Amino acid sequence: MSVGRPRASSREVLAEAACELFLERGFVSTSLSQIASRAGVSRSSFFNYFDSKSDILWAGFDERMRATAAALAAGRGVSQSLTEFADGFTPDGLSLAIVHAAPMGLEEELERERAIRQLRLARLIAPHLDDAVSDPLRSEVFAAAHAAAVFAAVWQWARTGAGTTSLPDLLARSLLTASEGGTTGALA
Amino acid sequence: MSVGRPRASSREVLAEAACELFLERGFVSTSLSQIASRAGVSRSSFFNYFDSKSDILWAGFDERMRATAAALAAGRGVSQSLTEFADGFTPDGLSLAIVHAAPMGLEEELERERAIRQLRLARLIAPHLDDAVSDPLRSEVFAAAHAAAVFAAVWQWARTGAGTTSLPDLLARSLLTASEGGTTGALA
DNA sequence: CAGATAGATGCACTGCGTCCAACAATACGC
DNA sequence: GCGTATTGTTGGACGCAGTGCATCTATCTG
Repeated sequence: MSVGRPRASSREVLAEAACELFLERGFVSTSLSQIASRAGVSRSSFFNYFDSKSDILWAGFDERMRATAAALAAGRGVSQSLTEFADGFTPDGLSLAIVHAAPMGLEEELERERAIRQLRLARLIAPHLDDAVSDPLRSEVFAAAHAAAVFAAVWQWARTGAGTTSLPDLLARSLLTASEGGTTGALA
Repeated sequence: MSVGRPRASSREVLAEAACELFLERGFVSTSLSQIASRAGVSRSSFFNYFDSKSDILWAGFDERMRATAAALAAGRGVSQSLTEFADGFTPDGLSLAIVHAAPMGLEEELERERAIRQLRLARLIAPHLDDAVSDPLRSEVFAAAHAAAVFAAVWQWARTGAGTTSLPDLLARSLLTASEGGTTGALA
């Protein structure tokens, strides 16, 4: 068995307490002390479970993204790695946050944290595109398109009810757009 | 003339003091008090010039982006508005920060703030793309590509020496990639 | 000179995130 | 059983960003 003192709580409990409070008082008006208190631990212990307040929502997502980074580094292709990203995706605190962003006062917060991760994903993708060496500018643009496709799919998937739609299908559709390009004339 | 007490300092003075300190001690280790102190004003007054620490670097950029938002809202086209964005771009604190990001300890900070603005720009662009209504997912991906093109161009422009290269040219090149698409097969 | 206006300053306050020293609960070897 | 290593918990202190406010100061205008 594991040695040492057992954990007094869990990420799930903390996250649930946090989401309740976000719905009641909004994200910004909810302090870490309140979250920890409702979950039955001290504020100090909160940081044994999450690195920051926003990590409550993104912990699961970040774990999947680390896996995707590993897949890319392992030499599996871009579309393959991104498809794997979507495959086991399960509705968690993040999808709940996306759906109830407004009543939770999460609009800004979600935007910020999404932006960071979307750019990070693009940076992960770029080196694994075909023309990465020949034209860095070009690969940067394409990588951004792919990353945006992933996030757009996740958002749509969350909003249309996490169980109804198939995330892999949505992602396949938006990835197609990303790799196919605007030959039909997307510019206004 | 303008009425009321005249300003004791200016954005330029504050920004210069801040950049000095960033080079000396790094971004995170520099406090607002230190910046204000070196510029000869109080910490409280700092907020009369900038809204936050990171705004020191982005104030000029943000102003241009507001202009771009207005151009888009006014019905000028996407490529037109983005070209205008690049046209009068002048090397300021941001380009200095991009070049000396590492010694300034700005890598993370720049990444974060860029990500936010890149996504914001994409959101501004998306509604003005041709297929915005017919296929929102598609326009979101394209908008992200265009926004990435802008930022990639600005970054490259800053790195290659702000005076040497022409930002409009760089932008034109990367925008071409964004609208042309990956018919040559960008996926690995 | 008497407002009116706009900025400067100091101060208190909240809240995040970090650090640390002391304490508590578990597993394991003996 | 008992000590010990390990792991987690807790409280407290700290620095700093950002906000709010009451007060003071410098300028312009009539």
